[in-house]
Amino acid sequence: MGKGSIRDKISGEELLRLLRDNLRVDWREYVALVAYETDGNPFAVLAAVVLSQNTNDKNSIRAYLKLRQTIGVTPEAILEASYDDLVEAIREAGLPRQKASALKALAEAVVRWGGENYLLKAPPEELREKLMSIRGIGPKTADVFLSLVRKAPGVFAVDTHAARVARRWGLVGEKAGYDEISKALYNYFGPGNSEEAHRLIIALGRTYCKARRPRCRECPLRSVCPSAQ
DNA sequence: TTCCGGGTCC
DNA sequence: GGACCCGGAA
Repeated sequence: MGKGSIRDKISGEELLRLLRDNLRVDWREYVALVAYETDGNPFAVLAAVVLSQNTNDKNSIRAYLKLRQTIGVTPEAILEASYDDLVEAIREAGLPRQKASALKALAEAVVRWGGENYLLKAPPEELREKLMSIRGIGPKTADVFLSLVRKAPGVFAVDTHAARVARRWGLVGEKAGYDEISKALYNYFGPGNSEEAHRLIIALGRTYCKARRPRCRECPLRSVCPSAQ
């Protein structure tokens, strides 16, 4: 099965260019960016990323907008709302009880940390650790925030697309865990490229490198990908 | 009616 | 490896 790595065919920089030239990223489709652009406050972005967990963007954007309209997306508003109202507001995102609890815990933590300013000022590594200590926030959610809002160096958020694509590119083995995949992608694309590369990989994963029945024959990377058929 | 997409915790 | 969940497509 040793299929080799895409690294042997093309540099990360060249691959980035190839992706950029062949895929269109619709930024409005990403709930984190919707939150970033419409509200801009760091808590709202984090809340939006929580809503997007295990949920397609259509559902998470709808849930975000409803939350925004019925309760509000600030730590104070989330803490003030009843659990049941919160669940109702975010229902369309799926896993609403789990996410309502996560939002409550996040709001509580942000208040304990002295407010949203901490999210903007804390050293990224310390913040990552603290975010991940909140039940309902894992590495992906923390890393999306750190790279999108904090532009933290050394971060590459790994969602289901990034993990699958990294495996198919031969950058990591089949059993690689989150941190290993994240490091491999970061090192390959290089500093400063995580955000763009991540968006493009998501677009690639949706359009060509799909979980089932990948469309290798039409894929713009077919000549360099070790998994192309 | 079943299937799909999509992270975190246990 | 199972539990948690929805809307929409097949």
